[in-house]
Amino acid sequence: MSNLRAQQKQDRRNRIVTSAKELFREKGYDKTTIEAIAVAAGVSGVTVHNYYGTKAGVLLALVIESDKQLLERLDSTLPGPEAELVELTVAFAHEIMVHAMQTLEKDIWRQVIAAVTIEAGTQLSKAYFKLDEQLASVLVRRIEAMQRDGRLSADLNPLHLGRALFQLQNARFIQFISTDAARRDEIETWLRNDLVALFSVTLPVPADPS
Amino acid sequence: MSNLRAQQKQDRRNRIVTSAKELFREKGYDKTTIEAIAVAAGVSGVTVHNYYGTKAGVLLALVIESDKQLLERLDSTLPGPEAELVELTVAFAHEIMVHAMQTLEKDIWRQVIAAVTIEAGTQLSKAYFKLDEQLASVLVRRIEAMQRDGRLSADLNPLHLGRALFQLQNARFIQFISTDAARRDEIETWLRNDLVALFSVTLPVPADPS
DNA sequence: ATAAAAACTTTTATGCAATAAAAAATTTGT
DNA sequence: ACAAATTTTTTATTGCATAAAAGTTTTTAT
Repeated sequence: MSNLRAQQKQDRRNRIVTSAKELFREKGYDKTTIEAIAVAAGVSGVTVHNYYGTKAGVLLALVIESDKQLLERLDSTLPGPEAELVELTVAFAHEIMVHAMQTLEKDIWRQVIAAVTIEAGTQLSKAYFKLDEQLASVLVRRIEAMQRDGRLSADLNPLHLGRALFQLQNARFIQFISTDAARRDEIETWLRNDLVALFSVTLPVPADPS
Repeated sequence: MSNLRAQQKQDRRNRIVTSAKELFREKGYDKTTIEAIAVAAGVSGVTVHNYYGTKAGVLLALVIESDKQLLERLDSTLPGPEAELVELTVAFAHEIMVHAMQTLEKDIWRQVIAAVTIEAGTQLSKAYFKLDEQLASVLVRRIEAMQRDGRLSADLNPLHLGRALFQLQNARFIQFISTDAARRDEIETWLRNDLVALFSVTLPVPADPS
């Protein structure tokens, strides 16, 4: 068999990420040393570095796994086609926050955000942003459906709107995890306020020179 | 004179931040050691830690200084009262990006973003977010003026709208600094797309049961 | 003006992340 | 089964961060 090596490598990766997740949840991010992760996974500390670059890299790998699962079931947990756009977006934000809190504590999510901005350009960071893009496209598809049903103007660009809504949702998500005291329902209210205010603005009709 | 001590302390703070700024711009963030900052400022490395907690803390202090200056002149560099909301917001984003690039390189701005999210709750981090709030209120005041002129619906909440626009602008700013290749005008186009799409949505009229 | 007290800084020491290079072990292909 | 290739481990170094002890300077009270 020609790929014993690749298989062992994958095994080690799995053990590292699994051990890391347990330790992070058990002792927190700062108090778990790479050495401890390595021992729990049965490899050397340097190997952890060779595989994931940094401690935050291990964390990112683990978050990406978890976010893939969210992506698979997100669309089906969102409200049906009768829902209005504000409620849809708030529900979207709700699901993401609930999922995030089921996975890790705010404390650790802050490390995730820091890691993806500092390590911008890394493979893992790119994978994270690609997942964001896929999450955004869940909104885009809903918007397209609403246009087909005549519940949204056919003039607007669904890609642009979906991305804008995702950006806004994401900004509020970051505020959510940035403050231990911030509660989910508060953040949802803020987001609702954002959306209502934005949707109340109407574009000026450009002067028609004909 | 009862506060020689306080004065010396302030002197040391100034020397530390000044030296740090020079070194960061000269050699980059990673390659300037706290020890080097300390030597340049004529104090010990531990003193730098005692004053600012972390290397990122020194960076944050320096960014806050610079952002205060931006805040002072931002309103006057924005387009006049005839400008439309999309253009106003894009101009706002434009000024912030130009100012940011005049102050530090993207590389270092990424460290700033990481620092404010990880060190959420710190004094310096709070000061940073307070400045964000003040920047947002530049938009809020413009919106209020537009309402008075009848150029925006009197129904909408200017605080909510201003904050929403700021959040969106900030999200795009972070994308700007997160990718070395991202150009200002590209980001401005994205933001414009966001705004046009969002402003194209109309709120459904709630069913009136009277 | 001087000595004790208070406030700060520096010195010293330790743990851990990150990185690099050499050494050791294991798989692969013949 | 053996030589070559690949990969991990060992070993060593740098720098951030933190804590405690030691040393210095300013302040306060007499």
